[in-house]
Amino acid sequence: MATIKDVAKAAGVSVATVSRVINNAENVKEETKSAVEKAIQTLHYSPNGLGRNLRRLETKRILVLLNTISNQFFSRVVKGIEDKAREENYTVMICTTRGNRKNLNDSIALLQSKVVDGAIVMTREMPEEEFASLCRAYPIVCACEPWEGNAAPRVGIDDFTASFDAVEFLIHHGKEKIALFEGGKGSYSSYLRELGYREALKKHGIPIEEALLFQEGYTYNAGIRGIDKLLQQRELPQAIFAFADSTAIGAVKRLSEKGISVPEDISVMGFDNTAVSEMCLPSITTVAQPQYEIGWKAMELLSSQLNGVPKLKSITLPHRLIQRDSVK
Amino acid sequence: MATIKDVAKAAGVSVATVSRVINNAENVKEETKSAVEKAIQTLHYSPNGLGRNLRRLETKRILVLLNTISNQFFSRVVKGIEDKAREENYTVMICTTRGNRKNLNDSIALLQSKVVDGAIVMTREMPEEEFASLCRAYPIVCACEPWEGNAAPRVGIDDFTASFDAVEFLIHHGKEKIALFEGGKGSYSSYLRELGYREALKKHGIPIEEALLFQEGYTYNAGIRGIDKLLQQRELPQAIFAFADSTAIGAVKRLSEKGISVPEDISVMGFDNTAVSEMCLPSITTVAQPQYEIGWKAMELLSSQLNGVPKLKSITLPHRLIQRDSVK
DNA sequence: CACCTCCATGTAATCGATTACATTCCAGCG
DNA sequence: CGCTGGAATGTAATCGATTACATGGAGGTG
Repeated sequence: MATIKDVAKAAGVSVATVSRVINNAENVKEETKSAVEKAIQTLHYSPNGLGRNLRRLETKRILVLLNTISNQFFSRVVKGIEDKAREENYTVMICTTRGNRKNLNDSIALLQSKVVDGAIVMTREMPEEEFASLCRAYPIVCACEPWEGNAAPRVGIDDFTASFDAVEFLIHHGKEKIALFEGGKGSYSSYLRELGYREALKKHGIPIEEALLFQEGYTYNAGIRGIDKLLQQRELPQAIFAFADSTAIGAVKRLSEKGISVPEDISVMGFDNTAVSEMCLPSITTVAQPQYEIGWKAMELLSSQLNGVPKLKSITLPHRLIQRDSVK
Repeated sequence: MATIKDVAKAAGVSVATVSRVINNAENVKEETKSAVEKAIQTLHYSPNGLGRNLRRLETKRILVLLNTISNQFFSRVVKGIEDKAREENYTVMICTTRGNRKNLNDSIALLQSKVVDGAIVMTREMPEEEFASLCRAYPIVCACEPWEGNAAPRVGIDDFTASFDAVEFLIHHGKEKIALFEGGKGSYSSYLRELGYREALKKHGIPIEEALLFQEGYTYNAGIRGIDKLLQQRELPQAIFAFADSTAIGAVKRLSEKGISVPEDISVMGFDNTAVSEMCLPSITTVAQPQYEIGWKAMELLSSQLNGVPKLKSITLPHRLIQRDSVK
């Protein structure tokens, strides 16, 4: 592999000049410049990024931390991040934790070892306090998933209000007995949405039945399991509000297997407005999050943090109800 | 940020000793070792990866190159890659091209600038010849998507035979007029599958109608578009064979909107056996690929290539037909 | 006691770039 | 002709680690 020295020798100049040509600095004679370029060509030289990064103490690379990439929702957020990152000349490196603490540590090591300049975190697999100290040490922005404190700026929707609005929508459609398929105990977004649910019921004087709250997670299978548990109760609710579209779809699927049809026998509401919510039959009424914008804004925040802008505020973006066929 | 020098100073030893402790070399007195460890603790020191990588001329990082992460199929392949990579102490860096040549170049730059040790490529957005020369210069393994030559080892299924088997399956179910929703002109896998289709029809003496071949791509919307085009013809085929599950699902959706029901009026067959193929209604009969294993094997190949094993052979893994409800 | 061995540790070169500072060269001017 | 200034280029320090080689000291042996 050719290095800058080889190029310098081949072109009969010093390494400094080669470097100047590579980074197209001014003050290089046209003649020498082309001589260097020719040497680069013939040697198939490409600057070593490690040397450059070390010298500059910066990599122009950022980390996106996800639980899994198999989630349609995140894929769109990532697209927003990538587009903005490209604009700012950053390379995006996606790493997944798979809910595994060890994997998470490996990813955090990328920050500590300066292999990336900063990170956008969309998962939540460590204690609050530990995360806070990480945020003090490195440029970090959260997207979607909120945290109790505000150690890092966060970009996302107002989960409480989004849920409140959705539940009120169901109530306006005559539903009073509404089951909740939540995201699991670990998720703060899920917790906030539950609060929104409680508030909406309270406002309309509807008593809360704790037996209707299920903590199965944000997955398709969570919907299956939720229905199986629900069917053990003596009476079916009028509606199910699932905190993820895929959970809603799992529920619809299981219900149909049991001969219960949506929305005739029961209404189902999803969350996220992922592509599948439109693809399936019936299509899912859902709460849309501006995924692409969340990603874009998160990257924008991270980028200005990396450029030395001090303390940044979190950004709340608007949610939106999308009416489709699964609620009647 | 503390460096190795700071730690050395704080512990009253040389940088060499600190390095030895970090990399837990033998021949360090227990006493000095703990002194160094204490200094590391108090200074919150973490070794700079750039310095280390530069010195070692290796990063223990590999690149996974995808078109988009929003594809369920790849997500499972990536899981296989990640698990094997972890076993071999590599970090996986996912980058997406979004079908964009500039993005692809940015990713290739990661190889050239030695920011990653090697790459697993699952997309195909450059001319054959260019790719071949890239493979000569860097450790690269292909997964899933095949290339004409064999510049790099490839792990995947036998697309020709898989398609042949699927078509024969349809023929055995009495279908003769079978439309093909293909992956697009750029895709070699799609090309091979078309050949398999032609061969199967030929074997059973069924004439090929070129008007039944549609090149719309591997997406959901491709299924929608395909049906719209198909409905302009005067007669509906007996079956549709889509080269991706999402395309099959798009087709089913559009058909149902037009009042045509699957599988009663027309059968639909998918490809990949992604999670959605089981989730939707009706569930999709499909050709399963061993996605996780493909990823695992690809990483295994790359890893041994990185460890100096010279020329490696491609690996073909078995496909499998999964019967569900969309074919009758 | 002189010498050898081996363990623990230190010194300094090295990886491949960038860049502050030094140097060279030439044109322009009085 | 000699001086000045600025453009073009070179020299060498630097980024933060690893590691070959050097060194010093303790312990063993004849």
